Amino acid sequence: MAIERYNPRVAEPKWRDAWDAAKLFQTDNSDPRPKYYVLEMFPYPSGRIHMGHVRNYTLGDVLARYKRSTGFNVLHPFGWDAFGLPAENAARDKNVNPREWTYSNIETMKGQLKTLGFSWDWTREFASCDPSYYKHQQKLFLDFWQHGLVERRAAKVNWDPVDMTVLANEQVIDGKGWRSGALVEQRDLTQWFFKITSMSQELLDGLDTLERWPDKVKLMQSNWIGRSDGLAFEFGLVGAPAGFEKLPVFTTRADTMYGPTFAAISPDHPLATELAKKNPEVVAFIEKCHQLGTSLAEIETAEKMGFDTGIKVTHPADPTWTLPLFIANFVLMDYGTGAIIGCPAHDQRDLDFARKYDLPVIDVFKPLDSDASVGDVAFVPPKTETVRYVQWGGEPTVQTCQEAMERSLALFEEAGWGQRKVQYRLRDWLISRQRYWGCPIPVIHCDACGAVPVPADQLPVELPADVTFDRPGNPLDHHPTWKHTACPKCGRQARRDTDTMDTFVDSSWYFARFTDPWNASEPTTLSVVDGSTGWLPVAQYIGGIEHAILHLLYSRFFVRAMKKTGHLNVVEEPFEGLFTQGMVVHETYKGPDGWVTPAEIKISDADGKRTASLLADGSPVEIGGIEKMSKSKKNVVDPDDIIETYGADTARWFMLSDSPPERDVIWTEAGADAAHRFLQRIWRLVAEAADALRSAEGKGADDEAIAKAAHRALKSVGEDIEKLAFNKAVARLYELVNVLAAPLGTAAETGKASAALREAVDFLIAMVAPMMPHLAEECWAAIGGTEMIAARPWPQYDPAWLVDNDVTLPIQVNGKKRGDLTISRDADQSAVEAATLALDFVQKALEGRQPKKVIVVPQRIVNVVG
RNA sequence: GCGGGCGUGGCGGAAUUGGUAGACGCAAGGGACUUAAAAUCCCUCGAUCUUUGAUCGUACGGGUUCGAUUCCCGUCGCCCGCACCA
Repeated sequence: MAIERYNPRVAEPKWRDAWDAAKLFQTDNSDPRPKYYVLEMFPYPSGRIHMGHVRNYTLGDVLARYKRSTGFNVLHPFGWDAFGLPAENAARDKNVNPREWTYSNIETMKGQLKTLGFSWDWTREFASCDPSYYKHQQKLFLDFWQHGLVERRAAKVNWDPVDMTVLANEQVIDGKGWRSGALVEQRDLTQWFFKITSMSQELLDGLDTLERWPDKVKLMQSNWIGRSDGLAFEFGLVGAPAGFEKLPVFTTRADTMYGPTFAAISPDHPLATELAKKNPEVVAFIEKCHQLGTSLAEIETAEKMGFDTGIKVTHPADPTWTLPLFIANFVLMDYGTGAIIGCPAHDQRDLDFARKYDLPVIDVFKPLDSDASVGDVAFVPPKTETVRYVQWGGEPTVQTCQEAMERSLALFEEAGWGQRKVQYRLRDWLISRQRYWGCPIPVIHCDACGAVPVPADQLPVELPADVTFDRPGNPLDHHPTWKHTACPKCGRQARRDTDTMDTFVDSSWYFARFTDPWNASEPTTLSVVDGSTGWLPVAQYIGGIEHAILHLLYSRFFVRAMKKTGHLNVVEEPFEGLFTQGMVVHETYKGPDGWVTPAEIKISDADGKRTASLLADGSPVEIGGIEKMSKSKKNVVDPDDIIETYGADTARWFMLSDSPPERDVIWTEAGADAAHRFLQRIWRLVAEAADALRSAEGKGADDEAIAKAAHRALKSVGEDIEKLAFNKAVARLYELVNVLAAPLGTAAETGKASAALREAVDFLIAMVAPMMPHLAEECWAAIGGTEMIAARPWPQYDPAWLVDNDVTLPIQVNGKKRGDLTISRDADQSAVEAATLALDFVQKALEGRQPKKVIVVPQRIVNVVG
């Protein structure tokens, strides 16, 4: 009997329609079963999906389908991170409306994604640019403001001269804008901030509760928050301008307080600014500092520069001890107090500075085994190292730096010279953007009343539709009428805030909105958002490592802020489990005229030598490195092409095979072929034996080998999926199919299938279902299934099949494997030992010696030492 | 510079966390079926040697252990994050 090849183009749409018609993936908030919220990071609607999306959503979909089959009420929603600069760039370059451009992209991408068979609840879909979404975001902003979590203040901000907007510190990479790559300038502007620093410690402490987050991400966040413990004290000032009596300083090395030889302030320090008013030399020096770039290379090569102010500072422990005060280029204004205590012997920067300006160097402590003084390399041992303190308010003392710091802190606190202080690297989150395509900041500026919140009943403050992009700057500001309005307080003419929010705000709470996107009056519905009847935290969040800091930290802040403002009940952390998947990478190809796409070439492989040539004219192509898919390198494959050629299931299967999901996966044509071959193989084996399988009993022990293989595969595949170890689950499925291939062939020939075989095929289809859902439905229907496999429960394995009556133990002699011993599982230690020693290869390996010792690890191994 | 991670066949990767190294897949080679091809099926596939077997082998060098890819110390190489953070 000839069986037709499986045709995904026919089968896949058929099953998707069936799922839709049955509303299988629509989630009911009131369903009493245990809840499981699986979420993939929502995408920016850039125009078309790429293979990275396919991988991300496949991982999430396998989990969602699996969890659904194991009895959970699964929430698996989808939406769009739809505000952002590309829409404005498209508007400017192609003369389209950003809104239309965005929604049209969404339509296109939605169409593409639908063909992949992801089990999303589309009824909950929204885009962050929907007024029905950002209305609530504006409400959150106002509530945060009311609760002291928002602040408007003048600040030195990062200005991107190309994108014509300010950037958050996190969006400045090596001194350049993260999108434009333009050199960022410093400007003084009045801007809106979320006071994320008010939660530094909570955000740090919360990391310890995130057991299912990668350590790497937690570490990155911890470093980013950057807590340091130290001493806060004040220098007295001698000869400083009026109003500057004291100079507050922070140091993490309280133990070096007896070794400073200078003090320094930042060029941006208020005292420096004050001095500049009277002294043109100071002005010149500060200007020189500002001219120095902030790029990586520039910082590394930057000379230490100082300007001696002539002012003296007095040491807190001894007012007669004075030090010179410098303005120094390496002191940052936005960390600590913008002033430092310079202890050259134990800080390389201070030492470089001291050597340049001929300042004294005082050794505070020395190594135990040397009396040498510091030369050009500062002595900075680990804090746990024991050293000899020679410059130490008293007798020389041998102790660790840690101990010395503790003693010093205690001394300074007791004497009233300073206090312990905790300092964080984290800065407040600047959210104002001078852009059009973002959520408007719902504030009205009135000359009489100041910044006034837009009343709740006037939300949303909607973006105007009629905007132009023919000149640089903010279209909202240019708009002829939009910003003019009445002050809600006094009714006089006032102006709307023309800034929009950083788009990271949009993605900081969308996961909460998905729990009830229909609530028109409130951002969240408290009965379903979290707590015993609600969804949050997200049980498994899946996305790229590139969001390790920004998006995830902001979301963690938002959850805390939403709880404070009554928009959440109990939840502390948004994402209970986090999984960061790797990229999809591909070989690159370089032809005579530059990079060429994989579709344009042909690869031949003879005896392991791979060569490539252009399809068009056969000219040779150089096979380059494996890199992240990018348009510039042309090493992209289009998901549409893959689906057209192989179908969605093959693409999904490939994404799960071979590479562990947290690592990069290399997309290859051969791999895609192999995935497709396996899909066809399953179909052929099942379809050819379908008649036999249909008439077989559903459960049975009539073929031990098959039953064992099936139950074992079922157990390990379930466990692997729970661990998101999809590559291992895939390997187990290959193994199972290898076992079933021959019996299925026989069944097809004889028309008879054992009950065990039928059960094994049931298991196989159930296990394949989360990964290749369309194929699973087709197979299930072929062997007589009536309800859809997507609606059926995950089968139960029988533990009885997991144990063998006999075990085969590897036998080692002196640590080297010499053979195997098959023995009853219940055999006790002495029986195993006796049987081992009786083996001829053991005797031979012992060469007549008496065994000194026999180590029997039950069910594992035997090692004879002789 | 600081912090973190990784290193296993030609390739992607397994190895029950101290117990048979190389599962599974790819690539390659050989064979069967076929007029032929495709598809499918079967076999081989870490290295070396004196090849019914043995020795070596998880970046390199040591160590702990009956036993180490796994733990410890050192070296080399690669990757990631942060970076004048006091």
